[in-house]
Order: sequence, then C-alpha cells, then structure tokens
Amino acid sequence: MQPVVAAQDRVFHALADRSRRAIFESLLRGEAAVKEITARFEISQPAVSQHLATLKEAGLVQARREGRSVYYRVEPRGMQPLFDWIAHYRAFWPLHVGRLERLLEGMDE
Amino acid sequence: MQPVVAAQDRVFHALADRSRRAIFESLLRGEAAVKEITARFEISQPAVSQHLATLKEAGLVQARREGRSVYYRVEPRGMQPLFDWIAHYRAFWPLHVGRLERLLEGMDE
DNA sequence: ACAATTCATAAGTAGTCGCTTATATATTAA
DNA sequence: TTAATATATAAGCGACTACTTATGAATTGT
Repeated sequence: MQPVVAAQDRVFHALADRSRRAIFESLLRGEAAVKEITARFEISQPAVSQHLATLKEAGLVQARREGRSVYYRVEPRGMQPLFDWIAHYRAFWPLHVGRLERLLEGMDE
Repeated sequence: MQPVVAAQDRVFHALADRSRRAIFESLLRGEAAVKEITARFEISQPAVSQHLATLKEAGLVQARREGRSVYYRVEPRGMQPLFDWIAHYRAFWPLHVGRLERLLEGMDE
C-alpha cells in the first residue's frame, strides 16, 4: 500500500458520503465558518465538524481560525489524487476523455 | 435526491473501497472470469462476487455468461457520473484542470 | 442421472460509519 | 471573572460494510 494509494483512499472515501460531498460543494462557493455551514444543512454542528475533519484529513479542505470562528475553504490540490487515478487509467476510456476534454475547453471562456 | 446524485453516489461508493478499486483496475487489462479475478487477490470467491455485484450496480462493469464462467469487463460509460461531477465544478480548480489537460494530451501518442 | 465446476446467494460476525447528545476547549465581551 | 459564543471532542447507538463459511443454482462432462 503505497502512500499514493492511501491518498486516493482518503479522497474517494471522503467523497463517497453524500453529506460530505454536499458540504464540500457548498464550500466551492467560497470560504465559510462552521456555523454558516451548519445552517445550510439539517444535521447537527458536531456532525458538520466531523465531516469537515474527514475532508481536511483527505486534504480536500483547509481551516483558518479567526476569533471564535473557524473558516473552512476548498483546497483545490486535494483533488489531485482523484485526477491522478483517472489520468493513470485514461487510456481505457478514450471516448470519455475526449468528452472531458471538450468540457474542460469551456473553462477558458 | 436526483438520479444524477444517486448515480454519483453509487460510483463514488463503489470506488471508495480499495479492494473494489483493485478489482476494477485489474479488469482494465481486459475481460476476466470470476475465477481468474479471485486468483489475483487474497479474498474468497464470494467476496469477489459481492464486489463485482457492487461494481455492476454502479454501472462500472458488465457481465457476460459463457458456459460455467461469467466474464466481467469494464464499462467505460460507468465513469461518466464521476466525470460529470468533476466537470460540473471544474471552474474551481483551474490549475489542476490545466494539469489534467496536459496528462490527457499524452493519450494521442 | 450423476458428479464436477463455476458462480451467486444466504447467514453470521467483527469492525466501521454517520449521526446524536453531552461536554470540553478556545475566544470574546461585559 | 463571568457569561456568551463557536467549535471540537467524547461517548453511545443503530445501520451498514466487508469479510467469512455454507449452501444453492446453473452449466458441462461422463
């Protein structure tokens, strides 16, 4: 079990939970404090903190304390293990890589 | 919970398990019967069948019976929910999209 | 028909997960 | 200092997971 695999494991595991994906996606809108994040969902604050801890350990988010609040933000580099996994086997789904490439092209606009 | 989300859920969940990812990756080498797949790992045949069932329900593999053997193969379109999820939020990790694009370029060689 | 082979399913189990409530740990304000 | 606020951690609980062994079902060969 190389560290690469372990990193992929943490990222896949973190994104496998729907609540955690929803929290992560909501952070793509921008930095937010735990209290704000909690208000967006119908789970308790400890549950949110636990999800954030999992996302943080996976490297998908970072935290910044400011006074009593702790602001979480997306760490884009955390997606790298996922990209690496896809890229490593990219030769096997060429059709979809082409489709993905086209999607990515729209980014420059 | 739209069907899109459910599909993403199944794909992320299926790929979250390391054994399942290993089985899936081994199938990228080509079609293989359950017995052959079982020989590649150190888990029992029922465990392999259960993993294959999960991968199949996620749409990541397909099965084909031939005599007593059942051959499993990768279904490339099954990755679509994963690509869709990445593409949907692609605007948020531009740096890595660039890196991913470069990786994809190597495909044409 | 019978035995052998291949795979799927059933049942059980230890461990993990995601949530809850309760409490501890900062940090700030009065 | 004390109280209020914001977050993290602890403990517990039901549900789910990933595995096992045992057995059922489908197919083939004798």
